[in-house]
Amino acid sequence: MARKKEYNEEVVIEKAMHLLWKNGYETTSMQMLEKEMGINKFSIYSSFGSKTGVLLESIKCYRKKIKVITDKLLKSNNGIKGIKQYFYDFLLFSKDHNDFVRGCLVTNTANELYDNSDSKVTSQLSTFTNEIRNLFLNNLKQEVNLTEKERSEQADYFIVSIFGLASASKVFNKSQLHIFIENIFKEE
Amino acid sequence: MARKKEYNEEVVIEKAMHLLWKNGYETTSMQMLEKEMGINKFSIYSSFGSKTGVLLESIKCYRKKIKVITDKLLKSNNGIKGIKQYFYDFLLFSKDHNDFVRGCLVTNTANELYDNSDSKVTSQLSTFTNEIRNLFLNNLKQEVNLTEKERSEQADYFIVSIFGLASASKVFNKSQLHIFIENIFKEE
DNA sequence: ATTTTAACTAAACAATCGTTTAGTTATTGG
DNA sequence: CCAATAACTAAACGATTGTTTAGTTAAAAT
Repeated sequence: MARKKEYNEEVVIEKAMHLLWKNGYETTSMQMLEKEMGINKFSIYSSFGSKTGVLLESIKCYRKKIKVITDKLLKSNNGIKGIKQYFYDFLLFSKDHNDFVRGCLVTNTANELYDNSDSKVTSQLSTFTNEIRNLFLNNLKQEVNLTEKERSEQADYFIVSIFGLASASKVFNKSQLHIFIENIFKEE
Repeated sequence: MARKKEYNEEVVIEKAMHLLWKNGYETTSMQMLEKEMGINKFSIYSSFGSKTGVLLESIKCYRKKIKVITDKLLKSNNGIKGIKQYFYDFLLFSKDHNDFVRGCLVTNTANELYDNSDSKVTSQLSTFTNEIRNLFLNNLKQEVNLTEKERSEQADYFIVSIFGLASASKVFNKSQLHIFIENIFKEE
């Protein structure tokens, strides 16, 4: 018995996600979000509650989007080789249509966080990190010659490495990043 | 023929540096800097010109402070082993007196930068990064069995790794970070 | 002792931040 | 057709951002 929304929440949050990904949370203002999402502040607040709400939904959207490469990892059954491929897949995924390297929205957000941060955000971040680590662990189970402890340690090694790669991707060049990956997966 | 400054610029910039290191540039306001530095906004502006000026001087101060471990690396002549030691030294250096992990001021700042950033800051950052890479290269020259190309690639590998470690140090625990370092330096 | 000059205090600056609200428009159910 | 309700526009909110400025205080030079 009332007016219909003129926008689709999933559509506008994807636009917000792209802006936050490229631009960072702190340096993105509500004014910029308004413009990018194509809707009024009123609509943003009625749909998402707050700027943090926009971030939280954007992270959810990001996780849906990155499923393209996490699902590929999940479905792979070639152990460490699949994990290495994920590192390269991530680098491609991190670039926008103009080849601008945006890193990882989750990692970027984590890097922006200091003491004062919102707990819903931090828990979203650690959930995501844990999910990726579990994917690594899953693939490491395909390496039959490894002990449980070795698999756990390798998973930690890889999760710290991919976090580092995501951060470094915004600073170093392609060649340096590829050298990094090749050395991470250099086998003894 | 005029009044004397009641503060020492090196002293107050060190205080600013500690706050920016712990708290990040964007999330630290002039009000907070006033309080931490113990001087008025007027004094901050007359001494450092702008908030960015405070950051630039803080980075210089940071580089002086980190010389404790970079000099150790410079004086070492045990090749890759010395570089590995630098990674561990950095982790200790990154913690404050309450064991709070602050990462690296330079890396933190780099992670905060997006398109719009000040060029003086970015050039400070890349200069520092280059300096560390050169230190790595220097130690790699002590590995006589490596070719020039291999040394250069290893230097890239290590500089991306230490950048990644600095970012990751604020998110992951001690055990995970040590596993990372051990694997980075695992020899074939 | 007086003048000069710079460092100080404290208030104000315009701009922008995230958020809210008053008023209007459009849609739907009765 | 009308009443009800939610989505819209647009302006304003108070707070805080980085920066500046007027007025006072103190120290050195003549």
